[in-house]
Formats: sequence, structure tokens, C-alpha cells
Amino acid sequence: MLLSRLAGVSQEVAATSARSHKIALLAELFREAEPEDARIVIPYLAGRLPQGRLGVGWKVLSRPVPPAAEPALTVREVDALLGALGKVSGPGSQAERARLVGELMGAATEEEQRFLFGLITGEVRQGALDAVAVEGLARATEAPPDAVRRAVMLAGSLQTVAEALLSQGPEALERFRLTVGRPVLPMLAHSASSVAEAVEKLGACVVEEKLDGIRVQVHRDGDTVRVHTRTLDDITDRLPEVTRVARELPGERFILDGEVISFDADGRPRSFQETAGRVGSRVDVATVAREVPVSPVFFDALSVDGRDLLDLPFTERHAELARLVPEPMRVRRTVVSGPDDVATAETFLAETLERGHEGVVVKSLDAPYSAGRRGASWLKVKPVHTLDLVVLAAEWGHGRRTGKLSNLHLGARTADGGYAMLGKTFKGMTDKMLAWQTERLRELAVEENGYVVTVRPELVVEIAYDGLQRSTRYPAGVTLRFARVVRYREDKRPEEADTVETVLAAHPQVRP
DNA sequence: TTCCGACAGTGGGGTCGCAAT
DNA sequence: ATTGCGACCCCACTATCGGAA
Repeated sequence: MLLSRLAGVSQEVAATSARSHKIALLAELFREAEPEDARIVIPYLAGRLPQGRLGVGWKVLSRPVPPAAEPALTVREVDALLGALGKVSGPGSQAERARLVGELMGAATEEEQRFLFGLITGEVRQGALDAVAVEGLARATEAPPDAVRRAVMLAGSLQTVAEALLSQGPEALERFRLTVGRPVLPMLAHSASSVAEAVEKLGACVVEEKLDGIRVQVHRDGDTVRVHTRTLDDITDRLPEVTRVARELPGERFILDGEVISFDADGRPRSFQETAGRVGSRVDVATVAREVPVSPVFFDALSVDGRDLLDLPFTERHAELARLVPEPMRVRRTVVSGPDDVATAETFLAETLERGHEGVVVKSLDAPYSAGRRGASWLKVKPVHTLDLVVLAAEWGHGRRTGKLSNLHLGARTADGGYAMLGKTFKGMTDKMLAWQTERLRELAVEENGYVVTVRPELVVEIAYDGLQRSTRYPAGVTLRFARVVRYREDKRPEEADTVETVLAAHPQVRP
């Protein structure tokens, strides 16, 4: 198949807003693809590269290359070139990668260049990623969409399932079963604004502490242990403690779901930054493991002794977990009988926060383990802090926010009458707010430099955030975690905004 | 007809590792 | 040694479509 056909469909998909039409367009192309092309075409149209990241980014791709006049590239040629690109390493590799990119781009037409750029930078922006591609694939092969989704969850990738489906038809789906050693997509939680709201939605439920660490899926098959992240990367080698723990548990074959986190000498959780830094270290793991040891804490069991537990209610999965994993290595929890018993949940949340944790996850007692779309049976609840800050500058947006001032630079007052920037946010704005702030900030503009428009510090905005963290980037030595706009405070003058001092005082455990 | 779940898009900060300067 | 870049961790929120109620 020619790359130009693919790039053309991608454009068509981007041009329509109707999901049903996107699915129809994708299905048509998938039907055309030869089985050998499917391996490439499916992920490309889902906006991903089969070989993952390449070590090539926006910087290298932005160098202009004269486009080819006529489309001639096949998807298989592109795949071969990108495969070679991903393997380049060592001294001189950046130049070699740039050369290969130039070669590829020079063989592509203008439309193909645009598509390749989006594909490699991960910004396809056609309004159709995995979920829509799954629908298209189901349509093309006449397989039930739910069965395809489940197979994708079990295979951990759309690509594997697509290849099997297109070459063997719908019967191929039955071969995708839960297998110890092969990671599956993890079940995720939605958000609720209070435990009362969460318990109201779920009825009888269990409330578990939410640890601020790294999600892990641990597979043990005899002496072999593998540890995977939320995105299914294999991080076994970085976590010798987890391997040791898994080998000592009284079971030969199992899959457990949990979190790794580092505790200090007093048993209090260290900051996310400390845990993440430790887990991210690949060099001299033995040393960092002594300095910042991590502990696995489990909350679910997907498979025990060859038994697939995915479709069992949570209560039964947890019973299996409890047989296998002793108390301190399980997440603390409490059972709540229903909305009449919210007080139990609230007390548990307060205690959990007191112990230094992030919040809680409220889970339905009878829900199966599912990464598919079965509604929200896990709901996380975290405390939200708010501040009144001053807009110091704003950045022009991209994509659907082109022409709008989007990303706000947020400042708190300092003792000397100035402002210290605490971070940025683009979250929480409605289209109406976006239009309004673009107008208003333009009036206040004093300087424009590339994407950044500096303004007179007059606009006060209420910001919600999850907590403070240390920063080397910002002048106060701290920054807001997950800042988002709540509303503009036109009733407030900048002199009434919060100060750096009050921000720091609200988070005594975080020091610059 | 209205409501609501699922999805895509829009980016945030931090840390690590590697190559280039 | 320091800097720049890319890969991955963590993540919130809104708009929109389309099926469920």
C-alpha cells in the first residue's frame, strides 16, 4: 500500500467530526490492507509507530526538506526506514538520524510529509486514536467490538490483535487469553469530587488508600518475575526489591496489581518526586536501591495459580490477593455498606491523608477487572487546594486552540511587591473563557516574544491544584502540581492575590 | 427528547539518560 | 561539566458524538 493512500485517509478522517464516519473510513482502508501491511497500517492510523519512539523529535523533523513531486513511497518502505532509524545509537547518532529523516522526507510528497511529521511527533490530530481504530477494525473484520476491545486489553496492544484479525478472521480473538508473563492493560480510575459522591454512585463499596507512587503489574511464573508499568514497559531490572518480594510470596504463578512507593525511616511516604526519581534510575540500581528503597503495595490479583480472575467480582479477587499477600504489603482499606455509611469513608479518607497519602480510591465490590468501557467502578478522591493568583503572561495555543491565548503563566505576590511565577496552566477553561481571556489579555499585553505574550499583572484567577512540589525551574523553588483554572476573579485586585508566603505556609512539608 | 459515558485534544512539571557542546 | 533533547512517569479538564434512558 502506498503511503499517500494512508495520508489521504488520515486527512479525510481529520476533516469529519462524526465518529461514525471516521470509523467507516478506517474500516474501508483496513479491508484494503494486505495482511503484511496490516502490521504497519493499523498503528499508523491509530496515530502510533509500531516500533515505539525513535529518538527523533520536533527539532529534527522541523528542518525543511523539498518534497517529492509524485507519491511513490510504500508503507513498508517507510516502516523499514523508521525501523533503521530507531536502531541508530552511539556517537554521531544524532547526525545519522537527521540524515535518515532527510532521506525519508525527501521521498515524501507535501501531504505525506505532514502525515509523517504528525506520526513521529505523536501529534496525528485526526480525532481517531486507539478506540476509534478498534471500532474500525471490528467493522472491517465483522468481529464484535467488545470482543476486539477485550483482546486488545489482554494482548496489551492493538497491533497484535489487528494482525491476527486481518490474517485469520474473528476466530483469532479466542487465542487472546490472560497469560502469566504477558502484561495486560491496567484498569484505571475515574475522578469524584468527594467520597460522598463516590459512595452515592457505587453503593456498597470498599475505600482504599491511594499511594502516590508508580503503578506496577507484577508477574511471577516460578522463578521468573517481570514488573511492568501502566504503559506496560518492563522495569523489572530497576526494582530488585519487587522481584525479591514476589519470589517470597507463597504462590508459584500469579499476576498482581499495585503501586511501588518509597517510605522514609519513619514509615511515611516520600514525595512522588523521590519515588519517581528512584524508579527512573537505570544506572547503578544497587546503590540507589540502598539510598531510596521502594516497597510494592498491592491492591488486586488478576491471576493466581493458573486461575484467571478477571471476570470475578472485586470481593473475590481481593480474597485471593489476601491469601497470597500478607497485610503490610496490601493497601489499607475499609468496607462501606452504602450511602448511609459515608461517615466511615470520610473518616478513612481523613486518616489516610494524616498518614501522608494522596487520597483514596472508592471501588465497587462486584465489578470485574476491566480496562474496557464498563463505566466507572473505581473512583479516586483527592483533596483540592485553591489559590488566587495573578496572570503574568500567556502563550498562544495549538491545534483547536490556534489563535487563542491558552497557557497561562501564574504568579504569587512576593514580599517586595513583585510576583514570583509558580507554574503554568491551560486546563479548566471553557471555549467561552478562552475567547474572553484572549481579548482581555491582549488589552493588557506589554510584550510579545515568540509564543509568549507578557501582560500587565492585573488579572486575578482562581486556581485549583493538587499540591506543591519542589522546582528548580521557578524562582520560589516550588511549583503547583496539576494546576487548573476554576474561574476569573474580576472582583479581586492583584494586591489581594495570594502571596508566596501563604502558599508555602499551606504546605509545611514541602520546602524549596 | 434528554442525559451521560467514552473519546480525543490540550498541554503541565519532574527526572533520567544520552549525545553534543 | 553543562546543556539540549527525547522518553516516560505522574496528571485535569472540556467539547463532542452517539447510544441509553
